[in-house]
Amino acid sequence: MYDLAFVRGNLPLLEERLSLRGVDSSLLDGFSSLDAERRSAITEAETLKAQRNALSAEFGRMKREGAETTAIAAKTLALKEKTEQLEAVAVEADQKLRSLLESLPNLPHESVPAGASEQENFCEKTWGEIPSFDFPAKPHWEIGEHLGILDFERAAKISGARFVLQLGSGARLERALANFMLDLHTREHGYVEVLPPSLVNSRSLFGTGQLPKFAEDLFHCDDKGPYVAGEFQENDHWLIPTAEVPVTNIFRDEIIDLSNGSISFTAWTPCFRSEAGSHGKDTRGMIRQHQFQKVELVKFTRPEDSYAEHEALTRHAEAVLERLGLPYRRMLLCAGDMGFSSAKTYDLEVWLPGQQTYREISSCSNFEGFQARRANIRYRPAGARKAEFVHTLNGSGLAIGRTYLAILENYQQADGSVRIPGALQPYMNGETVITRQSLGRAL
RNA sequence: GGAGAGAUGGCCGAGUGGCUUAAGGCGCACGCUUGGAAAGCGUGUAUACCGCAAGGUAUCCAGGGUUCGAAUCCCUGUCUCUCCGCCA
Repeated sequence: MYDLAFVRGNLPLLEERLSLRGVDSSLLDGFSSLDAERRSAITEAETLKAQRNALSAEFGRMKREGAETTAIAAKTLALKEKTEQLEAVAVEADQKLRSLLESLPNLPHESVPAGASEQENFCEKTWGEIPSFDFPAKPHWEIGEHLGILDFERAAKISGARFVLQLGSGARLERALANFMLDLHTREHGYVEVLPPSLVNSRSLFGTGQLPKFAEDLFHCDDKGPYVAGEFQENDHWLIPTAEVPVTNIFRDEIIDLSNGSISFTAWTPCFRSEAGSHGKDTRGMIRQHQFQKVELVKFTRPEDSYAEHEALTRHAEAVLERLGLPYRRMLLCAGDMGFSSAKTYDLEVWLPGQQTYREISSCSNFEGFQARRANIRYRPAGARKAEFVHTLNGSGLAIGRTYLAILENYQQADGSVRIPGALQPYMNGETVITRQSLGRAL
């Protein structure tokens, strides 16, 4: 969300930059008249209120002196009525203005290329060697089912489409990945581990920008009744689509201390996505699930530090891929392909031999003050009286499900077994290869 | 789920209808004092919005209501605490 005064002073700039993102600039057409309407109603209403307040004080004085007060009481009542009408006008204009501002996506940073779709993303670098196999590389679902570590059919029976059941060494591999990533980020990259709630209220989802526009992508619990569009409660429940939501909202409505630099959190959580609108996309395997796990990186920074921190955070995510020996490339997203709240985003894409393509495994974004304004997260700049909005950043470090399938595909062997990357072996009780699971009578 | 108590500024805490944006204390900042420090003394210390400005408006958990006037009275909700019940 933008600052009202900023929009007022920079309308042409906004229209131009938002058009880079494919935002219809007519959205801003109503701004000026709404703004003027709101301001004049407020000014008038407040003038009347000041008069009423003065009359009330006068009333008190007269009452104490025993004077006649019916005339003055009638006067204030008349003023009250007028004031209430004006206030209603002000509130309506204010709400319209606010929902207009809330619906605008963030401005792309100068370094972000123009473009409408992922076709125009820019590849900044590639890392690692694409493995070649002397046998036909299989997709992960075939590998996993053959090994007996992935069971999509039973997951469908239990829960429906887009769920998976992981078993034996396959379940342990998921846990090993989480521990490996958390240890790397906390021990070597300076992040503080947090374990946040997996259910959040709608105020939190507003703060990070998922609500009100993207409600259909989320799972909503109706224990407090249905979601009313645009109403942000502190007592309703949604399943988190990413740890970004609870972790960024840790400091909602707070003034935090950044005098010693940024605050960095890492969190391992389940993530839940309805995947509405992606019917028929990635239906096989565990690329696109309703539930997956992710280790997330979140930073709160001073504005002047955020772009350096964005590079650092992206490197922290890349380090995971490099330690695991997974080939990847870094894409700088063009304006049209970025998320709603982001000013600049790098996607990391991992090579999947089974599908002969790169797929997104991490998304690292700088939101500048966009989320901080929605969530009201501020800090006091050194020597300044007034608190300013912080910059927030986050990135996957990494999506565990996708890392998992990348390992299956990149480390597969001719006999169907899968080698375990060295960095992961200490987390796998010394296992070095996953072979066809003997799960005894379990299945 | 049942019963009760509570929510006031960065923190503690007073305040049951006008003289309360809110006493007092702590903390913090600045100044005086001092060889220097502590103590002491003095001054200052919320946010948002409207206004060219002077200034004004709003905010004592949130939302409604009563009243000429609400931190204060009434209703609803949220959260916290205590006890009971249930429970991983």
